[in-house]
Amino acid sequence: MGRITNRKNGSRKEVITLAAARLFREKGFPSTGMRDLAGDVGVEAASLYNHIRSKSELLQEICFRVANEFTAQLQEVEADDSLNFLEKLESMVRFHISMWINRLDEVMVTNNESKYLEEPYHSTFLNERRVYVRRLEQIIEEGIRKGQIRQVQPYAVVLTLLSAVRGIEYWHRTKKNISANELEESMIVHMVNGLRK
Amino acid sequence: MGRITNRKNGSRKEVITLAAARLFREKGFPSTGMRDLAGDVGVEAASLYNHIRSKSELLQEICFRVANEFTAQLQEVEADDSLNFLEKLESMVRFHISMWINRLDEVMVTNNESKYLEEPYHSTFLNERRVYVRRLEQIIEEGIRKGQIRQVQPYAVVLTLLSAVRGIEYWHRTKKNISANELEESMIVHMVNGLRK
DNA sequence: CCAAAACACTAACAACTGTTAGTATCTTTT
DNA sequence: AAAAGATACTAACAGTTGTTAGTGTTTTGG
Repeated sequence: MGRITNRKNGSRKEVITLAAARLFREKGFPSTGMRDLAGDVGVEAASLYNHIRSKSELLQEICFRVANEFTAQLQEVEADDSLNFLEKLESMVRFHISMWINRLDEVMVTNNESKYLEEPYHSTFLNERRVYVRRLEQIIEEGIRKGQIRQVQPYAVVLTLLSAVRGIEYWHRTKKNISANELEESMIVHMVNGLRK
Repeated sequence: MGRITNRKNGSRKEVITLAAARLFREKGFPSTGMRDLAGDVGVEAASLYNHIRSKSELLQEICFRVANEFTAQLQEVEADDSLNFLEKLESMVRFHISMWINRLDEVMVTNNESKYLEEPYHSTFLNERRVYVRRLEQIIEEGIRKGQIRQVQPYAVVLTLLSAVRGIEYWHRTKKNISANELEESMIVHMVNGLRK
């Protein structure tokens, strides 16, 4: 069999990781076999182990890469003094929407398959998520205190926002219905505008 | 080993099905073994087959039972002439919220594990879901036409509503944060009240 | 209290799992 | 063109999977 890549789409490991993300999303992590993945990449199963350490490592790579991107974006938005707190929240929601639109495989694996992470990775992941949610809550709390956001339950609102964007999964199956931009604006109007005081 | 049940919690098959729902939610369908399920129920794996036909049958049972309950409720609400269209929508959202609060195992399995249904069950399931979503859209469309609901994208709103309630999964892990009633009211205010014209 | 039905058990199956060892081939560097 | 390194291959492993066959035991109905 031929080589995995011609040096175009990044390293060999990267090609494998992205193929894994697609398969993990479609078939789920436990029922994606190394032979499935190998076939998708054009190689025998054993050959994958010249590039990766284990199947679990692939899941870790996907989940923590995505988690880090969300955290990095939050960091930036928190530090951006040109935005008030409602705008900070809106900016983060828009980021989530664009991730769900453009990086469906990785984001869905991070959401739905992270429970298959081994320890201690799973605990670490859940902890990072808790912290992330807490920081979003704090944006809302400060927005309320400063009179920029209506009196709401910050925890419930964050829960709702982070879950609502998961609907984009279904949009991907029937894209003709509505454009990506229309979808984003509709979601922002529905879930963020109503929070303005 | 002793018998599965003492005639209290319904039939033996029902006990198995509910145990399966919990395991399928926690561990995922593919990585829940029949030996896990048997152990949970207090029996050897082979004994399960005196009550069920296969592992797949359990998943079918769970998914279609839940789907039928949602459809039945929608039927009722559609036929209830004492409600205007915004109220019909709110009533359905409240039903979803209460299902996510009180029937987490079965509802999560229906949402997250239905992709493991065998054909033709999987196709049937997806079709039923499409029809269900379409009927909710129609409630919104009529509400707009009658001036009871703001001008919104019905498809995007339904997607958002049905996904937002999935956040309740995380609420279950940290119940102390907020009561079930507070959560429900917060979600309704956040996602339904804003739709009023 | 006996026959029938319901239900649990042990043992085993073929298929599939992630992974390793050992070896061959291709690519890059010297 | 030879040496080194990267990467592919085949073959095989030990463990797990859902499920069946065959048999024994408990409960139910007459």
